[in-house]
Amino acid sequence: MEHTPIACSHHDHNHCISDALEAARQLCLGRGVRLTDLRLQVLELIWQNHKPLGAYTLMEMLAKANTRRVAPPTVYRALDFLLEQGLIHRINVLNAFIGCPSPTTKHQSHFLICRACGIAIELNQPELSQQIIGVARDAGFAVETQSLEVSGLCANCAGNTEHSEHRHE
Amino acid sequence: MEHTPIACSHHDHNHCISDALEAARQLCLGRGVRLTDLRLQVLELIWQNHKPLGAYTLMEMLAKANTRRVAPPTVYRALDFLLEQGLIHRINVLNAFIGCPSPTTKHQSHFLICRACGIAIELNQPELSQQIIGVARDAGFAVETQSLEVSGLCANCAGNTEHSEHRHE
DNA sequence: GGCGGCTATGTTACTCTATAACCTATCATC
DNA sequence: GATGATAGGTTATAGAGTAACATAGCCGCC
Repeated sequence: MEHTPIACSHHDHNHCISDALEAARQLCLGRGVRLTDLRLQVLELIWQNHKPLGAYTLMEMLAKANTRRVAPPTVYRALDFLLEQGLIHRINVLNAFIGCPSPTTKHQSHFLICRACGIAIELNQPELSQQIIGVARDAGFAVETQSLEVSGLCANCAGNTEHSEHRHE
Repeated sequence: MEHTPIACSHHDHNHCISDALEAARQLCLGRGVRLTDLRLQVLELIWQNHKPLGAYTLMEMLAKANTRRVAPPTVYRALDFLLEQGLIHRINVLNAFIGCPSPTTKHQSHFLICRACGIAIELNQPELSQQIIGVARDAGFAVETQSLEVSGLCANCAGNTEHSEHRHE
């Protein structure tokens, strides 16, 4: 267990999940939107995994967790809600979703994605956002959303380069 | 016409297509890889459009162009080849493909994508690439590929803001 | 309290995107 | 012209996402 990815290392995961869920509850309360059972459960599953999760994987997990068996539209609606509220991000390159650790502050979607262990590390780099906006403005382009998805090897997996490389030739 | 997006402004489109195709031929020749009829035709269709093009749209265009009717795997294999050679880029947020104007120089995939007219403008900002690599390194992350997809309004469409906004509200 | 409207979820069916697996044709070289 | 390698054809299916319509729960209000 010593090769746990950064974002997952040295933290009480249960605590981090319950924090995220509590923050979500407060945020929805404050905004007057309804964090229903289903939406909360989807958010919880996403946080439990701590890795980008596809909509269909999520469906299976829901089916296992309860006896509740949900169809695609149900999951996608929950995901849409969570996206709108900024509680999760979508990773386009993976067609997957991951929890946002700071849903209250408006920010862009910038991720480091490890091809070996699958973890997605969210960056918090306002200067980078600004630089991108600046580059766009030079081209006369008005930015609305940014999606930066950097693929490679995380610190842990890069540490085991030989093995990783062999596993993923 | 002064608000024409960079990538499309003031250029002889036929010339720009034939240039791209000729460059592709040379590049493949130099690398000893085969730019077959099919691959060339796919690349040509992509360049003719000058906007990100989905694989299935491409299939229809192929069916119309010739009597040749191809199945999905055929198109995807051609696209995979073109991607490997750096002749096209994939726009994840659109599930679509677009020609690369500078396939010979290794570079990352950075795009401005207009939600109104659908154009995708490729950025050429090595400093931005470097900054991203730096940020990643600070997190112990070894970058392999970058995908930056910025959505918003291009100069042209932003110029018609009132109309665009109404159309897309 | 029951009516009416609103929001959330359930259900069915379908579209779009992508790949697996296997088979055939073409090319390249000896 | 046999042989191996690469490219393309074919069938079927997996994976991702949405349209359209039905139902259920919630809220306010007269």
